Amino acid sequence: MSRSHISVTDLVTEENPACPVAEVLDRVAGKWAIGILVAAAKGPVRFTELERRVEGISRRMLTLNLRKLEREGLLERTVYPTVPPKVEYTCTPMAMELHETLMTLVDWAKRHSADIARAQEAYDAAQAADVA
Amino acid sequence: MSRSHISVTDLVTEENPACPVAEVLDRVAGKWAIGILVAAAKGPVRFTELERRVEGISRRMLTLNLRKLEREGLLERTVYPTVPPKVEYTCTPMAMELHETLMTLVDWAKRHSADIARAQEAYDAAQAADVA
DNA sequence: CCGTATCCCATACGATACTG
DNA sequence: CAGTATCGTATGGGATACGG
Repeated sequence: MSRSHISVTDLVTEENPACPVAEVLDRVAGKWAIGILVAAAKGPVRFTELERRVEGISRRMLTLNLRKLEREGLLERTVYPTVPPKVEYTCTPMAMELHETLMTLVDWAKRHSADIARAQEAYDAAQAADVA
Repeated sequence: MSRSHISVTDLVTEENPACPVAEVLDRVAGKWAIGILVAAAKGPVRFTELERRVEGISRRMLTLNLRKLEREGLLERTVYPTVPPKVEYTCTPMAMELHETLMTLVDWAKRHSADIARAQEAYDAAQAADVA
């Protein structure tokens, strides 16, 4: 995430060369961001509940990603000073704007996961044939 | 990309526990994939042209990502055995289905990049205040 | 023109253990 | 409950040089 390079969107923003849109996309494009955002879209969610919903994520990675998303203004973190502590995460309106797009992405992945698996097999088979 | 964990979509596919949708999303979610796909959506593109359009990408990373996307069945690679060699990359129909969603994502990033920058500043300022 | 090969660093990530 | 700390590995990615 160094500031020294721009990646995606100079394609789209040719009038503004230093536009940081690429960085923004890089964030959403992390391994866990989409899962967390989708899991938090239905309403306030507690830390442990997120840990359950985003399957496979470690406690550490969940924390790091939550902090990052909060810093970007995509999640709001609310601490209730009770014992035991209670912390809730909520999508901001900005993040909610993204929700439909994210779901479309997930839906596309679902529809094509079999195609992709077949494509990979075919590709690998072709490679193996070239070696021989 | 180990096969041992599932991440995103158990949220969505609770009837199919071993669904590899998460992996698929992980691919699209890489640092360069979106940029490459968008750049290739307008028609057949040559290697060098991609190198120019996806600003900041190294030759190595472009090659690796092109191979990955080809293997997944998102790009088709056509070699013309001329001298000098000519290679064209084209989005498959499956990838084209994704194009609108990708553009929506890019558009969202453009609309909110300033908001995000401000959110980050505010967050950092709050952190600094907590230390003091 | 379209790559590959090598080296090396930064960071993402997981596992485990500890705490207010 | 909701984290933090520390450690170790794996992968991503840049720089450079070379090749068909």
